[in-house]
Amino acid sequence: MNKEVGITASKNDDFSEWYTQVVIKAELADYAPVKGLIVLRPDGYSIWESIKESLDKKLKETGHRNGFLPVLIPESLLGKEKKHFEGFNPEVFWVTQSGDSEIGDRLALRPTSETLAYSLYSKWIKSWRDLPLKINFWNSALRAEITGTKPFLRTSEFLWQEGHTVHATQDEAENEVMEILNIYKKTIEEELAIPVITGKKSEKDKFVGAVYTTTLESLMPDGKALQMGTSHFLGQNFSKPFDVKYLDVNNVETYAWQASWGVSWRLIGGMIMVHGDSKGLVLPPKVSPIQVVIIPIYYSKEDRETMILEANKIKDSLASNNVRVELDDRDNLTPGFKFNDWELKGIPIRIEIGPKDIAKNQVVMARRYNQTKDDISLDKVSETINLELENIQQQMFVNAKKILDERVVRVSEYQQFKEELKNGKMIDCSWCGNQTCEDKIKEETGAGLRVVPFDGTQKSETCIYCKNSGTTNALFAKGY
RNA sequence: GGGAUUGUGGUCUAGCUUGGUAUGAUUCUGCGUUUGGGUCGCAGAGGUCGAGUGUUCGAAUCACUCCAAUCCCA
Repeated sequence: MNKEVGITASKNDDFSEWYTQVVIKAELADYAPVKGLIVLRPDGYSIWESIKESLDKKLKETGHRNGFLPVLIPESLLGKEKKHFEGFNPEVFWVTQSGDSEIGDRLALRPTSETLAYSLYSKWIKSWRDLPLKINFWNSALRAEITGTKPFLRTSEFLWQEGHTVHATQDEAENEVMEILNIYKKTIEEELAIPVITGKKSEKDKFVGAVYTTTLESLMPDGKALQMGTSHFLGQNFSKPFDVKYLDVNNVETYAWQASWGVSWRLIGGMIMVHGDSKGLVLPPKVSPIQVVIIPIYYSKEDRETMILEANKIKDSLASNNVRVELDDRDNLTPGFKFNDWELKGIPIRIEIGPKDIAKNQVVMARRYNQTKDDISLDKVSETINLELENIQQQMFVNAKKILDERVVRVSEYQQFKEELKNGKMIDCSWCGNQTCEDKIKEETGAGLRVVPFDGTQKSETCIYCKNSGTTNALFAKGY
């Protein structure tokens, strides 16, 4: 066996290296010639398309429509909300020239589109009848990442969607924030099979310019938390500087209430880390570009013809049941090579069909996620596979959820906090709500406050750090 | 932001100290062989050594600058 071909890093011992190898060798992405930028290859893009399709459907069902915004934003506009600008400024790419001439008001490559969208919204919204306005944008955003770049997790340009909605009342805007958070949760858990914890970000980590930020946090196998998406309540923080106002039913000019929200291709990074193993990628069936691969096995020309014929029958029957199926009829490769090849790429189900199987009117079905094999009857391939794809999808989530539950531990002593953190745990503890404690903990342990969970048990304990009475539950972990 | 390491056919790699236009494997193409866990043989294709500048008769090799990647720590 040629060891150079597959994944050579151990997921347990060398997680970071393992991750990079999986992304590159499974052909999801490759590096671009510019620092921090990656290129999506068809298998990687296909996963993004699946996420997009599922999310887009849910957004449209809840009354959102898609639009498109340009990539350049003039500095004068980007700087209109001060805090927002200061937050993003350090990582903004600027266009300062067109050809040889200098541009007076330099142009930012959008780090996010609030400012641009809202300056337009102020033109579009006149009356309470124009509300709510719920527009989503599928695009990319650019934020200069100088150090520690990693495919899908930290790149200077990333694919995402950003939704920007405008509402007549605070209640309505806050409902929007939660509705979106739930849509995200459903998508991430049901499509990507990644369990998440929802809640609020602390003041320190909220979106710059927002009133508050809600988040979906997941925990990676190396003990670091990954923010999978955010949904922000903007209050009137943007509607005032951008003049997003309307005449209400009583003919009173009123500032609108706003929400914004987004998920990025970072979801793909999380999926790789949560499900992948020593052989490479493991894909949940719902987002896998190919769900079933058929590998014919034969010893002679005659066998080959028979197997290809039978394999094609299976392929057609699966395809007519909307299964994404491929027949690997490459003649120059042995079955063993193909097994490894498709396992690296994470294809959920492999079907092996050879003379022995035909004789017994069966095929062999191998599952990627738990490395098990079963014989299945040739007469029932289609229904068996359909059930199995469902089952794998669910089981992958159940397994990941179990791991997450085991790795979130409740502690009441700071010493315990530090020990469990070293064990790769996410820490659930009481917190007084003071940023001083949050900062001190970060400084001393490296763990940040990831989320104040919505369903946190309100235990009347004292703050893990200052020992004053704890007002809330918080989850701490190191982060990406 | 700090540190360490690295860049040679598509991929992995030898050569670099002691300058003289590049080693091996794999991949790829063709033919044959083989095929239930990374077959084997023969023939062929493929690089100017990350980019640039300098030193030199001559640079993958020496010097400087830049670009990019990996890992670790804030």
